Amino acid sequence: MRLSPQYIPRDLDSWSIGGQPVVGIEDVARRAGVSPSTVSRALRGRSGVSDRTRQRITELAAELDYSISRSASGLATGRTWCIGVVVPFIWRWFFGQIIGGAEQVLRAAGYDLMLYTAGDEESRERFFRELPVRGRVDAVLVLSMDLTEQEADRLRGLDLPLGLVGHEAEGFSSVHIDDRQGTRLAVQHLINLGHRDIAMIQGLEPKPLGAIAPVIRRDAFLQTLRDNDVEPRPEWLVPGEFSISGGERAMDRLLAGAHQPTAVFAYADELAMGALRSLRRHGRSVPEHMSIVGFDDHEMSEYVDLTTVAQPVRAQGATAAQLLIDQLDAKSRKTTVVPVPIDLVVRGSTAPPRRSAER
Amino acid sequence: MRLSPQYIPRDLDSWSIGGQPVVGIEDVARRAGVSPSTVSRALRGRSGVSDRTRQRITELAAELDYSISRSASGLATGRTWCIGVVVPFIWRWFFGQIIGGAEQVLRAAGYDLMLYTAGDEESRERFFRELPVRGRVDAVLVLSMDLTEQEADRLRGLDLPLGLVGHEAEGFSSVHIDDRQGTRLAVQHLINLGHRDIAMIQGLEPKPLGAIAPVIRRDAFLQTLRDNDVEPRPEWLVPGEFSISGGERAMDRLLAGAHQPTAVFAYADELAMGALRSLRRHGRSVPEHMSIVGFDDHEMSEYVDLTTVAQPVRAQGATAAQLLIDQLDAKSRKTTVVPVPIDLVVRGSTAPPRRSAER
DNA sequence: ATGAAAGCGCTAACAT
DNA sequence: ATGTTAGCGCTTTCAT
Repeated sequence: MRLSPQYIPRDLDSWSIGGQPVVGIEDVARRAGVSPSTVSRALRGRSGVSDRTRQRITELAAELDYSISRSASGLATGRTWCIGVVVPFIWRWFFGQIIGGAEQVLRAAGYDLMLYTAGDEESRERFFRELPVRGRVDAVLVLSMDLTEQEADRLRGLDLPLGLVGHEAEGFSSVHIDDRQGTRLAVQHLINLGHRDIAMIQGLEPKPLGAIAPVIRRDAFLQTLRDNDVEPRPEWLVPGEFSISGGERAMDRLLAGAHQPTAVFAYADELAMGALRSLRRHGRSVPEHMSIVGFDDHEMSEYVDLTTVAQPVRAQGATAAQLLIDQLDAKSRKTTVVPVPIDLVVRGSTAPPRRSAER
Repeated sequence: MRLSPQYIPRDLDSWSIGGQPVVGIEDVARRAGVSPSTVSRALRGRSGVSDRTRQRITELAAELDYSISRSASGLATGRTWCIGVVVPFIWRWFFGQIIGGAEQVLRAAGYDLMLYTAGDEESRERFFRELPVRGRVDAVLVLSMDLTEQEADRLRGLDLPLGLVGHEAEGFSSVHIDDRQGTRLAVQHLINLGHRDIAMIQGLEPKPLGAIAPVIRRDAFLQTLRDNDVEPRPEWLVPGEFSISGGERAMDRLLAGAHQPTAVFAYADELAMGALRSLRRHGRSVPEHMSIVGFDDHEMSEYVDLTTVAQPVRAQGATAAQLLIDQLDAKSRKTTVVPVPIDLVVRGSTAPPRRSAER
């Protein structure tokens, strides 16, 4: 028999960490003069409880400040009401937005959000090896992680509903833009302006490559150039670590080269902003000396007057979360794929080259 | 007796959501020829298991892809190895950084992170009413929420270690800057440049006010003006919703007034950036027509050449997380307060007013 | 060093 | 409509 709260001696200096809830379902039941099952039924909105009883129990629970033990409930039902959300970084605008969109939808559906970041090689490898989500969540939502097939497989092994933003994968409900088309939009825009010497600041490519955004955009970049009879220069493909300063370093490198491009396509707006910073530091003006196109339409992009490929961000997080919830509700293995529209937003960072490039 | 995995019929169309793990501790025990207790001891690093046995069990567990059920373990021990992290928004740079800092430390200590956002009035009220963290987490970390006394009290009622970034509160281990000093630094800088007509774009102030950042900075702003014999104008205190466009609207409002300030102190860099955007749209140049000072030293602030009060952000999240972990380890109720240094970074957005203000 | 047994708090199938 | 009972999977005394 459990003691009632006032008889539990509290150590004033130390926590009873690991202790059980002070008031349990049995306490509520006893006070209400019913059995624990009735309390459970009443509180979970199950049928088979008279309105009067339910009412009384609800009030009593509130009065005693009772809340169910998630561990016990989870153990008994197998449901955790938690969704694992995996992102590479959380401190980038793009991911903050996308998590925010997902969070809102999950919360509204009664789920809590367990956040996992797996950005660098090490934490990523560790996440997929240990799968800390195991036994903790009812479903997993992967946000713009550019999963390798191997990683996707580990997740499939969880036998849980899976969601993905950024590309498609067998067994995942997903939401994604057409990266190829987005890239074409950007690069063709530069070519139409008269540029032929075009560089790209790339996104990071995970080890075992798949048909994922950084690869697709790079390929589409090269393909678009070739489609326009422009032979790409390998040294004009520079890798950019996903941050403003990463973009800055990438542009520094381009500017240090013997030949310089007249335009640059950046994998993401934050990289483009870094590029702008580098250009300014080097005294090159945009778009006079160099045109820049980004990707995402970051909230600062309008301010810095950056031409970019716009995609909805929050909405993608929200939609992906919703797909997952739908699957959970329907207990269905059937996945859904939602395509997302994109849009070239032309601003002041792109213009025709000063004179046509000599080669 | 549980069936072994291969005998569990899998429905190919629907999830067995709510099912229990496919391989449990008992399976491992049976295969290892020991009892569940020994497996438990072996896997949790408890003493009383021979090295050979422990070794064998560890390998077997890996082979069977066994992972403990967190619900069951949590129920038995009362420990969830989860920390609840509460932030107002996650899509703002500042919060992304601070969560990132906390996440890294928590993860390293073996904790998972449960993310709760409570930005707008409604979700905030709901969070503190329902306290969804109850029974889910071992501790709660509140990041820059500017808690009211009432809210802090709800949290204290959880009887769990509590952490706080941004201000101090009884019962919380905290990490915070000196907002008063930061504000003085910024405003005095403007005054020293010769400004006397200074406006402030404020932060949001929660309903039942406490000694929290938005209030402290506003008061310090007014006090600094008065200390310099400048009488503040009420209409030059404009509220800013915490976003770039919030800052933009605030500046729009200032520019629409009959009298206009020669300098503006913004509660945060993102508000300042919005102000810059508004100024540019109105054809006013910075710092010629108007000086701007922000707060935080956002990663874009250098690029937009914004004078600002710099504070470490990631580090504050990390430190707060560490304080919490220390408390958890020591099972101690003793809280710690860590002051954080700040620094005025003077850039190009501030200069003397064009001519001294006439009054 | 290891095993047996008794829970942890809640839920659900089966009574009544 | 409500109560009884038997677990959920793990941990932890207490034996041995």
